[in-house]
Amino acid sequence: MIGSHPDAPASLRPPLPRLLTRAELPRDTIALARFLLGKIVVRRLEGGLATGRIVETEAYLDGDPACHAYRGMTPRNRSLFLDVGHAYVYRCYGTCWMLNVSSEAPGTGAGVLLRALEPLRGIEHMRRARARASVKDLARGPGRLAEALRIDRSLDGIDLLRRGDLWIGSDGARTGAVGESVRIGLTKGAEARLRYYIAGSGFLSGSRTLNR
DNA sequence: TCGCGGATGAACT
DNA sequence: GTTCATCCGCGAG
Repeated sequence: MIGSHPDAPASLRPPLPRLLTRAELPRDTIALARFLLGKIVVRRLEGGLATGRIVETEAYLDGDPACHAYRGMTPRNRSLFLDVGHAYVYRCYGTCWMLNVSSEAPGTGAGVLLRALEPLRGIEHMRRARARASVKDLARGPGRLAEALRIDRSLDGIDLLRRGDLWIGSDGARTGAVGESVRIGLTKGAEARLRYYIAGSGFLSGSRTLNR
């Protein structure tokens, strides 16, 4: 855990991650799901920045019955059809928001669900929304991740490759071994092994058996 | 540690 | 009216 106090002098704070460029993102959805592991989500909140390392993703492919774009474009899912690197945010089960990164070329509906973060910076800001959660549980699961970072519909469609209220960067950290499993919680397309995670991370959702 | 059920709201059929 | 990529708390083992 690398968090630091919000009032610390700037020189003592970890540097901001480098912004990713659109050119370096794979347009292939599976490749993007793997590429995003180890990258850093940066959220600008009142009070300061909150950041976390992506440790778990799921791929939702073109032509995949589990993908929201499967039946074509609708008002809800149109962000999935944007060029790679835009946010698709939707509400699930009435209570949770989900953050996805659009993948593929413009006009193709596919994306990567961000399922878990290792909190890095601004943990106290994330705790404002999730006061009862331990650091380990702050962003362990897609609904928790969105709650900790206060992500909602207002961020749907934004470009994640610009320094704004929500963006994705890299600190150059290398990702170790990547595990894969079936995706979690699905009723359609449940057999496909399209979930990816940083092996051994202590911040993963899912059961033990899925994470080995 | 696991599995269960309720809460909850919007999109879609 | 049905579906849903979740979370939380509870109770059993």
